Amino acid sequence: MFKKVLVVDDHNSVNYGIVQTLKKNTQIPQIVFTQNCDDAYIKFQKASFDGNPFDLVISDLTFKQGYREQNITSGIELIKLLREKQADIKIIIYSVEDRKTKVQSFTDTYNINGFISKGKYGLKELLEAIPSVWNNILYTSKALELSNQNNLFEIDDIDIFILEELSKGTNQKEIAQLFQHRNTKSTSLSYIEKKINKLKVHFKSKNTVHLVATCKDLGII
Amino acid sequence: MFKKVLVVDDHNSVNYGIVQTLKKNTQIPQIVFTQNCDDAYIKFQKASFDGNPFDLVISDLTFKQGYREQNITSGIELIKLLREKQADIKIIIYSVEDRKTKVQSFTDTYNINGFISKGKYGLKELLEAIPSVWNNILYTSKALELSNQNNLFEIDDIDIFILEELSKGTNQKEIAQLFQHRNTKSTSLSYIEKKINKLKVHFKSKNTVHLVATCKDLGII
DNA sequence: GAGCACTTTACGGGAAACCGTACGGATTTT
DNA sequence: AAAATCCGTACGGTTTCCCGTAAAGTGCTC
Repeated sequence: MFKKVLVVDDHNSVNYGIVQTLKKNTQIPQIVFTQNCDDAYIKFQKASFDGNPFDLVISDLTFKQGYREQNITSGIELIKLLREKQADIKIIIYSVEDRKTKVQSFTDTYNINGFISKGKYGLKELLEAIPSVWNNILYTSKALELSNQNNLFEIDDIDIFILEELSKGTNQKEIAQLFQHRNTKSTSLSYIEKKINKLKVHFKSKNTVHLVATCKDLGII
Repeated sequence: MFKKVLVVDDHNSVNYGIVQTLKKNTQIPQIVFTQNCDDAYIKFQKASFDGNPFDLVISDLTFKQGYREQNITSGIELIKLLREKQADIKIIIYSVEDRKTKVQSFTDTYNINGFISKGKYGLKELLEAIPSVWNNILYTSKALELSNQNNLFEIDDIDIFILEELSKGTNQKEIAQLFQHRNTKSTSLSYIEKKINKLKVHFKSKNTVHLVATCKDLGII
């Protein structure tokens, strides 16, 4: 079984959740985690240099820019680098991404060994993924199997902005006004409503409170 | 200045925030953090044993029960132990507690060196507290100075339950019904409304979304 | 430029949240 | 014992949210 795993996710509660799940449910003796790609790469390099390399990496795809400028800003860049340096390392992506085609393209292009969609069953699936990946069997989230092909939903900057404003207590009317002052293309209340509604459908939220709580858990805001 | 600090908080984003703030804004060379009191005590003991003890501890007061049973379940117990073992260690409490009398009693009884109320300016105040504590001057949050004596507000189990239900998307009417099925004393919709309203006043929230987001940030849920 | 698909805006009705007030019962104060 | 306070409940009015429908605007094809 795996001996040394590196967990990379900038959202700490996610990171924590993964590490605790691994500690509790697997025998992997060395679990290292970090919040940014640069540090992940440094830890990876050092481990190789010391003759005790990682044999598994679990990483998110998107990372919010933190206090310091980072050289490696996305999970994809990190994964590319790791593959170059150590071709046989196993890589599991743990991300909110759930568009079948995108995931397909990732796993094909970068030779990913597992792809898990963050969410309610993410940690449960992670535990299923580990032995599968160990046995060289590609693991992909059940959530992906279910999602239909033409689910082209993508969370854009406007969605993030709206979610952040909501979490600050701004109401829909006020958000619309914010957009008007900023000369955004679409500024109507209806538009905001629709955007929020799409997010609620996507995250299977009952209402706005639930939506914002979910997005906080997922590390989107 | 301090050479070695231990940060203890079970909520990871809080933990992360403190560590990053210290790294960025202070010269403290060794920053260690942990999510539970038992581990904190082990780390503390080991550091003493190795002849490289901590000279500052920053800790929360309340810890949620995690996967494993913990021997030390509250910050107060931890602090008592630390004081016994190493009388001169500096201790800063970083908590949501903001009742003047409670804080007074803590600082007096356990010889606390700093008390910071979590919230908007918590990290800013932490940076002010460090040099103050280093110079043996008790630091207490500005927030505490302002809060009136008769602020007897305490977050109880019912508050936590309501907040957790809200974050799961349960609406006020449904929460009232949950209470009715559970034979709780107070089960009316009005009661739920009033509870939520008190929480909103206390956390200075504009609406329920804001309240839940704030409580998630503070690690209450 | 007619037809079509998609996006944005407008509107209206019902549900939930929000907010003030009020009333009865229990407890505390005087 | 009367008065004051606190607590749970009830209720009504306003605002915001929620959701469906429809109209106007935009871009594309033929």
